Amino acid sequence: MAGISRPRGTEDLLPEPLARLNRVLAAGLQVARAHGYRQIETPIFESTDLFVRGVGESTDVVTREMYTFPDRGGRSLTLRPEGTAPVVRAFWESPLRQDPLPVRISYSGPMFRYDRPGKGRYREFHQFGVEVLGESEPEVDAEVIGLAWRWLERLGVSGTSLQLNSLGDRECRPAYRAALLEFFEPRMAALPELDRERLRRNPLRVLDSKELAGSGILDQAPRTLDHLCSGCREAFERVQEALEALGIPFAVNHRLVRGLDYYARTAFEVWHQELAGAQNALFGGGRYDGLSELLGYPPLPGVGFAAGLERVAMISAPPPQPMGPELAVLSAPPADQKAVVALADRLRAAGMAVLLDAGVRGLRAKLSFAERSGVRLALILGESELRERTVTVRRMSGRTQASVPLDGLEERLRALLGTGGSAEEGTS
RNA sequence: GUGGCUAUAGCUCAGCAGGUUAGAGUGCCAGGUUGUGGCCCUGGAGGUCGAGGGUUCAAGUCCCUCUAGCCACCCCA
Repeated sequence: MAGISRPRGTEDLLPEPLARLNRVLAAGLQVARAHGYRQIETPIFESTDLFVRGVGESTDVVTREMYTFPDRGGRSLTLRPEGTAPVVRAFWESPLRQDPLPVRISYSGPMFRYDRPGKGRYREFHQFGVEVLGESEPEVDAEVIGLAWRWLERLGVSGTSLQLNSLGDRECRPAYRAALLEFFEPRMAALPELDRERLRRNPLRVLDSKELAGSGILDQAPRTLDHLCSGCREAFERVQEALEALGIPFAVNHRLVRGLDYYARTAFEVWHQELAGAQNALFGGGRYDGLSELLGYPPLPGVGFAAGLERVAMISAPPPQPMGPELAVLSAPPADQKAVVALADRLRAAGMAVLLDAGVRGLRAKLSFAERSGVRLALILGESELRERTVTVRRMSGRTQASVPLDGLEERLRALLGTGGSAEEGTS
């Protein structure tokens, strides 16, 4: 087809997929609220520097995945690739900084990464995440993980596993890094090009190398967990104890390394067995105690996670039923169209979801349309009804109908529809 | 960014070894009931065969480039 097509890696969210996404998001917001988190939203674009400094210059995200552009004032802006750095920035730039710590925040919205698209991977995708700012006690790490887990439970998702690791902090990480380099130094020649590159730029990343996965070499490599300082070791134990208290199963995975630079201590991911190998991460998160300073703000510890809504939606059950209008108002030509329009408006004002089918099209076609739209009741308004100040209310399922006076119509309809017109699900 | 597979109607796909006006199912519209729906019947609209170039008397079909999707890497959500 000719015409302009959508940019690579983007999607039009049509009613069905959007309903799924909204349902997943609504559940997340609900669980977050139950944990005392308040929702915020940050801009979709930010100063490029926020991500370069926050996410880390050597990361894939910054080196090749950012949508960066100059605006008309010559500033370098970037469509946000992730949400944590913006939340920390927003905290410091707002009255939130005066709130009693810790501050608990949830956020959601589109993120952008110039990556090669595939199933479960888009250039524009949607995340839901939470952050706890100003608290270094390890129990909040478990709280954040627990929140994520309860969210999945609420969605009825199964087949997931929680991978947990500790990356050490600025006290013990340098020593570990050195040990890792020392271990690989004599083996450099045997390493694939890619892994040599990793060791140069970001040594920890070599741990989740797929090239080396089967070689056994990683099994001999020093482990982060053996090099933790006492503070990190104690914290990691407390995280695990708290998870046990929550009854959440986890697997300690000493090869789990997060891709962004700002993580310290707790790192975790939730994987799903049915998603494709590299795209099996439903969420990722961890502690980022040094991030605030990287951004040029005072020290502020933090933990959080972010989840990909598309991926979670992919493995969660579809919504019970698509929500359409509950009744249709049909004109039977040659009825007075004004009366039909007014009736639909009157019923909408009474809180009902009303589909209007006016015009000269035949009643047969209109009923067919009403049928396929899934409405439960069709209100037929024609010349005879107008003359008698009534409306014909037809129940679609039973093909039965009755004449109802226009006066007090709302009451009768509510009774027929049963309790409560269904409300809309939350939108993003 | 690398490699492989794919691209025909809104959707799912046929299209035989290159040969005249490109097909099916489904969906859409209308009629079969000038006021009554899901089935059925009849008719209709809808395609620059992803885009551009090339080979050939002739290209949906062969070749090249580009674009997009999927899969495997890389990596993440």
